[in-house]
Amino acid sequence: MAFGQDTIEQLYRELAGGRRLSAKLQALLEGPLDSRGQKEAVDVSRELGRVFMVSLYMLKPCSNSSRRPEGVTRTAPETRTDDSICLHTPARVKRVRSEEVLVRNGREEVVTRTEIITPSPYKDGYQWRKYGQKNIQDSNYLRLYFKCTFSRERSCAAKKQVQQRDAGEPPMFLVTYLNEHTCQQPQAVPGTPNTAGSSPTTTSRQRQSSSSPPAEMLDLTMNGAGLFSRLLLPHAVGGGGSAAEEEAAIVTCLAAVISGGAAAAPPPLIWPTSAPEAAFVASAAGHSPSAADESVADEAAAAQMADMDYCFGQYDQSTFGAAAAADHRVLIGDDGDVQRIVAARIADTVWPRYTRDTSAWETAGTSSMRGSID
DNA sequence: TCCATTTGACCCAC
DNA sequence: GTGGGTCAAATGGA
Repeated sequence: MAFGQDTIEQLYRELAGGRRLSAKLQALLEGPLDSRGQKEAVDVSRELGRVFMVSLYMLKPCSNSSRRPEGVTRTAPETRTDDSICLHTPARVKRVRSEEVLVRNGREEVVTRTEIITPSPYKDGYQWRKYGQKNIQDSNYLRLYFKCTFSRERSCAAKKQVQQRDAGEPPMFLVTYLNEHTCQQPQAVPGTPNTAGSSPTTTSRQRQSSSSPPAEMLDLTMNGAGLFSRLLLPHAVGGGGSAAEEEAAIVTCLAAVISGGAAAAPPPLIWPTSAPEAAFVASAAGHSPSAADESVADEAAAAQMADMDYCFGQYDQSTFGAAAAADHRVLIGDDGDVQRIVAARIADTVWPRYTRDTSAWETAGTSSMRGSID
């Protein structure tokens, strides 16, 4: 599997955001839940679902019969792999950077203009203040206008416009950045220009406590190779991880987010076959891990997956194929157990390559598959 | 009380 | 005149 740098970086952002949402949801649910808290929990859950949807779409298996979810446009050349997993990059259909001379009040102004199309228009590492919105002709959606939060106090001219393009799943937004930040905000996440922004709902308290960059503002400008090994596998071989390590890290992160556990880094090339994550993926794939594993992970994983049902609702059997379901003994009910198929494909195509202890996979239908990979 | 968001009005280029 | 962009008073949440 060959991951493009942009794809890896976006996947990391999505999953890191998902991890935070998971923690937030857990904190909400652990406390007394009034109506407001309930609403917030629902909102967080929805956003979490979107994170999964985007992440899984990026990891979606390729097949001739596969089709992208309704409304998700072809975004970038797909990288086909030996394992028939394609990397989709829904975050940036295009990225156009240009300089324009605008005449305003009789004066010519040179502005840099960068356009990207993304399902996550608000998370770009900078802080913005919304100052207007407008109905735009020939568009069904409002255009939102943002200024840098520090536009006045630091004379920062950076602006941002966000306009939804379609109602797909996930919906895609055209984000236009105007002018460069001159306010010395923490570095944005990669792939976004120097004008990118955080959620428009950033509060003053958040700003006051933002002297150190949040997690998503880690310096990700290193090249793709080794990115995950440095972020998620700090103990892995230094000097740039292998593609295998990156895959392992991605699966770890994804599984940890799904299972709600910490994104613990596995020892290089030796998968923790008794870890809750492994148990969860194996069980979700229809395999039969040890009883101990199941007892740890199944209930919580099933509950979380149930919560995420709507997220995968637009995937149907034809997306992942009846063959996959049969191969992995996954039952596809009328209500769509597609999430199990997603997990199965991840588990079957990537996960087994990192386990030398095959005991957890000694179930019907997996040994032959493992043999085909080895 | 402070601050971000909302929203109608205004400005200006085309 | 029209449409896109911006301003600023009103509003509401913390």
